[in-house]
Amino acid sequence: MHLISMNSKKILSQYIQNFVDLNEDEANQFVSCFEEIKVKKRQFIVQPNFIAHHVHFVVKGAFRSYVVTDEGNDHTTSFAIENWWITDYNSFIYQQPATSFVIALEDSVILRVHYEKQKELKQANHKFETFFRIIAERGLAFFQRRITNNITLSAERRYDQFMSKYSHIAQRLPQYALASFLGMTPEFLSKIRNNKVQKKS
Amino acid sequence: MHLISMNSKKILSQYIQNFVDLNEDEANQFVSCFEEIKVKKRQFIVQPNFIAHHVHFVVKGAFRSYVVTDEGNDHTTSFAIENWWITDYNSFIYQQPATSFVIALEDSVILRVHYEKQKELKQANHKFETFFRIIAERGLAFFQRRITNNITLSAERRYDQFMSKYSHIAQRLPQYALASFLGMTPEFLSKIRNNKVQKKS
DNA sequence: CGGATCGTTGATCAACTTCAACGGTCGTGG
DNA sequence: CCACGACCGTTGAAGTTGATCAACGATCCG
Repeated sequence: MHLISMNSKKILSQYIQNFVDLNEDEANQFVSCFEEIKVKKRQFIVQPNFIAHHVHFVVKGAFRSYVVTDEGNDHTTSFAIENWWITDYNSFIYQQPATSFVIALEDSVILRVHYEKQKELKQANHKFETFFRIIAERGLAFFQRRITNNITLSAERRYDQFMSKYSHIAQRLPQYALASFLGMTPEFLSKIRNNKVQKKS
Repeated sequence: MHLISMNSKKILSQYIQNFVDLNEDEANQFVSCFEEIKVKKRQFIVQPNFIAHHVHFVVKGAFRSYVVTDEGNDHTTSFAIENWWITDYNSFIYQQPATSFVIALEDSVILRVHYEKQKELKQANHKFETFFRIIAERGLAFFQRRITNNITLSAERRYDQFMSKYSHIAQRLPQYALASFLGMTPEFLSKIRNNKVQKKS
């Protein structure tokens, strides 16, 4: 079976070795539980009312996770680019229907692991369990920072903060996606940017 | 050594058994790594610029975690009551200086585990690792929901949502704490509540 | 070439904040 | 045990921030 290209295999192996120390057999076992999927721009990998059966590791490309309210407004909850994980965690962890979309912003390549496979991995080897624990903890810390920023800062300062940390990501995003991540309308984001240009000159 | 009262021991044991199946020795080993602390109302258990060395499990009482901006506004990031965990995760996980306060809202009793002790526990037994992984994952899902709510809902609907899920917590909170959790001023929260009373009659 | 999608701009409007003043309550020291 | 001050919630008026709506131009892709 060749579910995974050599390149993807290498990338995921290297990634996990940042967190736990695996021998070759272990690394192979870990990677073999993943499937490689090519995803076209605008294609969904998670949709509301369907259970998120997988966690997705981005080998190449970019994704956006968002929810749509009753009024039809969409709101970005997170992004993922190379070496990030993405899914609807609430759906995946509890295996309940998702409430959010996850959509590809570019043609992408992902490695995904099924809920049951991940469960097996966690049970099979203490190190794998450790790895997923670390990923979850880091996600937790990341979201706590995100909440803090969102509550404490004005729209303009949220934008500044994002650009100072993630301008490399911002370059790859359509502006409406960034706006909805930062919790403002595309129009207002446009005005903020315009203001900055004016101030500089 | 009697670091922990029988009551606290029983509560923590029962709690962890919800997630993993421990025999008596394991449960004892787990619990023995915790210290019981009595905390007075208004006392801090985490402070900015100090590293959060512990994760705290609330046996009895209530806590609030918040940050203070340069302008002096304070913003609540989370609460914890009985059977919840609280700390500055960003500080604890990376063992870096904290940016938030965690303060007791009532006279409370907590069980805390030191970073190094927790690390030992995780290494000692696969089940303990699993337990902490589950806690982290649930925290992650919780924060993702919280972000979604905060971005998508108006102030009044955030209040409604909170009350429908956590009115038992709201009863134990000062109103300014709830307001800053929901991302609005105490004055505005007061007006929302007043509006509702008027509508009912 | 033509339509859909995306970002921009300006005018108007709503949501929420800020500021200031007041009354109630709680805890602390005398 | 009372009195005082600090803290908390409330109310109203005025001010800001950011949303909404509508129209236009640019670009991308088929």
